[in-house]
Amino acid sequence: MQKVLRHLFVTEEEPLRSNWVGAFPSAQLSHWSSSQQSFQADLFWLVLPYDDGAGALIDLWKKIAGPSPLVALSDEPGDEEGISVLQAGASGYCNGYASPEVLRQVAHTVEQGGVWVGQSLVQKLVSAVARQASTPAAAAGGWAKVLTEREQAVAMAVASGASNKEIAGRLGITERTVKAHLSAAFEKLNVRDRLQLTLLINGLS
Amino acid sequence: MQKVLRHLFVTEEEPLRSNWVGAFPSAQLSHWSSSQQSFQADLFWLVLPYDDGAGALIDLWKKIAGPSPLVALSDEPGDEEGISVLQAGASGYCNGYASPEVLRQVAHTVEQGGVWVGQSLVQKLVSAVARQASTPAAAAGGWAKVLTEREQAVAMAVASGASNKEIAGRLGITERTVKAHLSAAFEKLNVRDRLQLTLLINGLS
DNA sequence: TCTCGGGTTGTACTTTCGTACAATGGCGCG
DNA sequence: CGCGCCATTGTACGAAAGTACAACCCGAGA
Repeated sequence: MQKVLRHLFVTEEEPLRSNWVGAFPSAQLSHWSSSQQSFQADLFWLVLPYDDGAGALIDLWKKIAGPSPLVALSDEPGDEEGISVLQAGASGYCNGYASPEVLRQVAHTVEQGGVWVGQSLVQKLVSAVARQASTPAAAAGGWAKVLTEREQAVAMAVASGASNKEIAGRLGITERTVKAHLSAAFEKLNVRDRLQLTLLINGLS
Repeated sequence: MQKVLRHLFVTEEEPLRSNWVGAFPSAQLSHWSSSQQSFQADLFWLVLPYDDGAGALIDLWKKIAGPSPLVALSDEPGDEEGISVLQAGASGYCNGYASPEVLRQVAHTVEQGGVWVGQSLVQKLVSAVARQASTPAAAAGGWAKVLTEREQAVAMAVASGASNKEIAGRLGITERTVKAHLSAAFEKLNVRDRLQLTLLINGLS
């Protein structure tokens, strides 16, 4: 780990550049503007432009970077941009104005072959995948397994947007009974209200 | 970063334990078996059992850990297990026999609020999401176009299961204002309550 | 038989949600 | 400058939702 790594930081924005230099004062680095001919580096930092097309940009630089990892920096990180960037093969995606400490953290992770991703993005990815995996009939979600038949019926009605009164009418029972089944479902599934129940059932939580 | 963090390493498997101690020889740590009464720690390491149910296990420990991050360690890491673990709210997932260096790396990442995920898992997540042709909600959109910026923010928060009070806190406004934005959104989108709003936004209605 | 889980319902209460009526301040625009 | 749109907040009230503490009926088992 004592090996000195060559970093290449690509951007035209001065504030970002100085922020980055603050994080790696001792690193040997090349600049975008300096030597256009030689892009040899062990780690590429690429600041994304405001307009979209981030994926294509990464694609382009991946060819230049070759086997070296590439981290995308964004002024305004967003989940969609992050997904396209990672899909294009970037090894990291984070805020360009991240603290030096975080930047070094990112560098360290990426150097070791890891992928650096922000928390919200990971959550989004995970939930999306989980949803996709469980959507088919299966109800594999498991949520159904712990509920009784009646609780399932009420829960599914709730998840479709029905009110307690509507459910009561639909199932031919009292609104009170609907509440009873719902409370039981909340407890078993560890959610606090019908909205979170809905998210859970639809695999969105 | 000089702050000494309390780690809690939970397992019954000696080889894993010693591997872990090797990674954090100087850390103050508590052991599962030692003081059952106090589970105060800044970082929880949880070794997953062979049988499944990893998600539920994480769920349980999340309650104990509170706001502190939790890292799941697996003898045989797999993408499915990783997904369920992350979905349950773990901040990291890696091989229990990872090198001390990697373990420290993980700790560092997680301590800073990051999420540590292996490369293959990230790739899987990303490709799965990409395959889904983006979110039908975001694409089908339309709903966002008719809402003001503020209304969108509140609507999205609601669609993620937040209560009015939580949204108010999150956006730094009054609960009353949240209600105002929500009422406006209901009217514009022609829905009657937050649950139907949620279904609409998530493309489930 | 007696216990146990599931389904049902009642009364009463707290909390949250949603709306009505209303006001203030900022901002762009003719 | 007035007008409209947006963001913000207040008070108040009715309607849902959710919880607490029950009770009763019924079928499957120990």
